[in-house]
Amino acid sequence: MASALPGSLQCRPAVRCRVVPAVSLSTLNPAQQQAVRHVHTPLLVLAGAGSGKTLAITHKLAHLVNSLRYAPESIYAVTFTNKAAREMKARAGKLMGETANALNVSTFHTLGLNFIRHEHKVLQIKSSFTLLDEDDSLAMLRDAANLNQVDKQVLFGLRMLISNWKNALLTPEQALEQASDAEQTLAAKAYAAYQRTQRACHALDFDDLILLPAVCLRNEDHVRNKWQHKVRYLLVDEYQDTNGAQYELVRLLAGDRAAFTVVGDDDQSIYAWRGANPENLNQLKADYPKLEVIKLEQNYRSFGRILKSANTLIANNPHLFEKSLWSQKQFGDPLRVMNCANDDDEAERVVNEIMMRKLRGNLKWRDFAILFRGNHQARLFEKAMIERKVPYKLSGGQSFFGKAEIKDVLAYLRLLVNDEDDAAFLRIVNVPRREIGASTIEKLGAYAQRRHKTLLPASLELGLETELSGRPLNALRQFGELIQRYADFCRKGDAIAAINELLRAVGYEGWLYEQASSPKVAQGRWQNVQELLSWLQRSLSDANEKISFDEAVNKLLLRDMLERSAEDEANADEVQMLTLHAAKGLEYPHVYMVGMEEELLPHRTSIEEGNIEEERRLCYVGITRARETLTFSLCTVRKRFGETVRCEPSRFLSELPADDLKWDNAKTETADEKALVRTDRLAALKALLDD
DNA sequence: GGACGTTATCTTTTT
DNA sequence: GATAACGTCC
Repeated sequence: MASALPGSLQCRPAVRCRVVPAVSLSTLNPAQQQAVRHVHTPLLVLAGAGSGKTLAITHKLAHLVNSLRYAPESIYAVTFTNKAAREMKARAGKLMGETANALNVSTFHTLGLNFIRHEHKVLQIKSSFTLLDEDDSLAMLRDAANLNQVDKQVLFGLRMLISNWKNALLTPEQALEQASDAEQTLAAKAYAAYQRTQRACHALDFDDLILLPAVCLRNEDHVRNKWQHKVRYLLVDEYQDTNGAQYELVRLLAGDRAAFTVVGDDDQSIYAWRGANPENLNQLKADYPKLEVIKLEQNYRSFGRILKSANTLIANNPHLFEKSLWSQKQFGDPLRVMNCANDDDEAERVVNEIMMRKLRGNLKWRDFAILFRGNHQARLFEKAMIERKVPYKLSGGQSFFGKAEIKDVLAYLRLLVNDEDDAAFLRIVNVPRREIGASTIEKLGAYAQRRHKTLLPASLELGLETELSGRPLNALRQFGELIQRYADFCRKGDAIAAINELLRAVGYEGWLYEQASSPKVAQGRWQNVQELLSWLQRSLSDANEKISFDEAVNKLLLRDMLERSAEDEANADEVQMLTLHAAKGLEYPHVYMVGMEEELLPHRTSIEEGNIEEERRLCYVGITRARETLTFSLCTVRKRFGETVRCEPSRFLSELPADDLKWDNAKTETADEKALVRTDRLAALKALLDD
């Protein structure tokens, strides 16, 4: 085993020269073995839920390295989420030991990020470019295209159009050409302005991480040759989630050799809203006539009844490819449906039941998962678990990066790394308050635009005095100098110490206490900040990979942090709480799908837009996460922004085989009745007032 | 011109 | 039940 080698011999050539045992494929079924062995023409693996897809991929990685002698660093495996990438790395590691570390396993976005880092000169972008998150990107768009008085919804719509164009690899000019109505024309012009500003600020959004590499590979022969030489074999997981740009990226990386395997399942396509195009599965056949298609149809995960129910549900959707999943496992108990009085009741009953079942069945907390449609649904469950001291893990946690204090500190970090990051500048120029308000910013902006400068450098210029004077001018100048000074400290010395000192100098902790409703809340927020900094600290002092301050900040912006912290707690015994989207690819013995109501699981906006099929697939994904038992829950009444609203059971419940469902209607008590009466009375009152 | 308090409006899912 | 846009006060 490679791990038995002394440290000095662990370099790759040494490992490869040793006789490495060929990886055994005997644990795989025939279809899986075929998928692993097939390397000479492009391969599409249609892998149903729980069909041992990751097992096949990891064995293929091992097979390529150990049996076919591919250099591990020439193999690229791409996934969509950090979680999936981490899982694949870990499982490859179990199979092939240390060698697995040399494999390139990452998300599409991380791959793109690394590409841009390597090729930043060709792309004419600073190596210290910044990444914009959703909010920054919107703010930059608003700013760049002068959409100040535009409604947020409209802005959002424009941003989506732009994103779609980027995903289709269209330039602003091309977008303008094919714009068919007034909105699209406006959007195309906004796109042009947005892109100019991005360039000027050396800022990239998430779409650019795919777009730039794809365009660069397409246009620059020497870059394409270089990368096609680097990438000897390419594996893509969850292929149904790729968008146009990602498809192109795969095509260009694979090149004429077309040494690739893609794995996908059209029934699990749940990212169409993000531009994913499951048709890409079909497109492959057209682009690669030699494409081989292998189906994995045996499910190793779920009891028979769960699988049967999932199949029945998904049969209501049209299919790109026909497949039939089957299981050898026992049939199992009926799926239960808990009919609850209200949302509080739902949370309490689910948590109580988990506690009971854990005790009775001698199970672990981590055997249970609670799955929901929207992140906000987690709150009540969190509350119930805290009250009962049940350990839990809330993942998919956009929440951490969505927190205002984290975004503030990240904005400081970004500005330290890149003084041209206007989005970051705007976020924190007056946080904490330093008497720089809207009109000052407006004047600064006007000045900067005329001089083709970005905001921070502009605030330090003497010419600014013609626009501003007195207190506002001084405040701006002081702020600019402060950032410059600390950016210097960060590069020259101990970055973490410098940041701590900067936060102290601006009085950030005190600001948190000022803003928060209670000291306890502020304390929590400050702790979040500390957590962020300690991650940065760890990242910088990681002995394995030497990393610059700039790079560490960029990693943070890619949410890379979740990867790490999840790794630490992977073995913790906690009830898992996640969104249906985040749950894809994962499995649990006992699953609770909560909030099985119309307008929630087929989500309201999806009903309105007629996107029921994707919601059904989402439901399918949820059901197929369960190994042994599956419980649904729904409420008669639910609080929706203060008001209590009646709920209807999800249509998907009625699409499941009735014989396999067991309804549990034990309502708790009269609280719900009261709430019902109250809503009805309110509705009556409203009707009266309207007349 | 900026800070502070009040009201209206929502809330999908993720890199 | 949080946040952004709005209006009022200093």
